[in-house]
Amino acid sequence: MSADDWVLHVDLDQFIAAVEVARHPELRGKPVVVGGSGNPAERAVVATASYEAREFGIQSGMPLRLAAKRCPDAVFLPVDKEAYEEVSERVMATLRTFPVVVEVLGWDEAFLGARVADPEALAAEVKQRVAERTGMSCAVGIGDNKVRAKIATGFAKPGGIYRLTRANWVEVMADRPTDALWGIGRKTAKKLAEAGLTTVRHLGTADPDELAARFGPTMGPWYRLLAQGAGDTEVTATPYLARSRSRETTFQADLTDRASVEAQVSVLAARVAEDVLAEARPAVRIGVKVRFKPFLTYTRSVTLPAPTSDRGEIERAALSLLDRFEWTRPVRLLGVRAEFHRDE
DNA sequence: TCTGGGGTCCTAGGACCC
DNA sequence: TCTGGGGTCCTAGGACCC
Repeated sequence: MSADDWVLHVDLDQFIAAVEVARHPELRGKPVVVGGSGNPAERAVVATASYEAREFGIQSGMPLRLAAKRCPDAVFLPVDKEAYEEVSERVMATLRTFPVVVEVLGWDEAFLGARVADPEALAAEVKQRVAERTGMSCAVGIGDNKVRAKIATGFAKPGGIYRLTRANWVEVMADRPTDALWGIGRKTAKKLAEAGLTTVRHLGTADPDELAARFGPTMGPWYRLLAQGAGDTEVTATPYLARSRSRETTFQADLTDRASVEAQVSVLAARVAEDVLAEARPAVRIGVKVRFKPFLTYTRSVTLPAPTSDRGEIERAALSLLDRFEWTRPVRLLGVRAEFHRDE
C-alpha cells in the first residue's frame, strides 16, 4: 500500500461539557449547561450543553433563561476559559506527537496533514492517544481536502471516524441542503433557495455567472466549487497572526447615561490596549460597537493617524468615536476593537 | 428571542488621485 | 456639464464560524 496525502479533522466531543464532567465526575449523565457566570437568570447564552441537556432542546447560543425554562433541573456552570485552554493545550500537544502537520482551528479542533497509507488507522491511533493522555473523546473526519475532512467529522460524531472524498462526495452530499456545507449558513441557504437552489447538487451545477451576479464575484463562484467538494489541501503549522483584537460586554442592566458609557468604553479600551501590547504589533485602526435596546447594533471606526500600542491613544480614539453615534436609546452592549496591519 | 464573546472575510459606496 | 476610467483607501454592515 502506498502513502497518500490526507487531511484529518479532529474535533473534541462536547469539549466544554467534557472538561467540566472530567473534573466533576458526579455530573456524568446529567444535563449540564455551561454559559455566562453560571446564573441562568443573567443575560448570557449557552456555550455548550451536554447530550443529556440537548434532549431537552437546549442548544449552544440559546439564552440561559430559555435553557432554564426548558430544563429547570439542569446543572448550570460558569465558563472557565483557563481550564478549557489548559486541556486544549494538552490535546494539541498530543496531536503533535504524531508525524503530522498540526493546524489548530480553535479550542477543540485541528486539522492534521498526513502522508499515510491507511488514514483510518492513523485516526484510530489519534483517538486512542488523545483519550489516554487527556481523557477527552474526539471524532475524526478524513478527507482529501479541508472542506471534506471538516464535513466528514460531522458524520463521525460523536467519537467516530468517517471518510469523505471525491469518491463518495456525490453519493453522500448531493441531496443534502446547501447549509450542510461549511461556510453556508441560514441566510445564504435562504437566498440560494430563492434562486431555486436547495440542494448541494443544484448548487454544484448552477450557472457561475448567475451566482456571481447574486452573491458577488468571489462568493458566488466559490459556493459552486464548495458544493462540488473543492477545498484547500494545505495544512500549515504556521503560528496564527491575529488581524484584530476586541473586547465587548453586554450589561446586565442597560446603560442610560453618557458618563457610564464613557467609563465602560475606557475600561474596554484599556483591556484592548493590553491585548495590543501583548501582540507586540501596533494597532492601525480602532472601532467601537454599540448595541442599543432592543437589539440595534452599530459600529464606527477610524484609521489612526499613525499605528500605536499606546493605551492613552487607543482610549482617546475609542472615546472620540462615541460622538458619531446617536444616543437616543438605552445601551445593552459596548465593544472596542483594534485592527492590525493586514500584511505579515 | 428572553438573542454572548471573539474572531474572519466579503461587499459596496464614496472619496480621492492620476 | 449633457460630467472618463481605473485603482486604492476608508468605512459600515453582513454573514459565517466556534
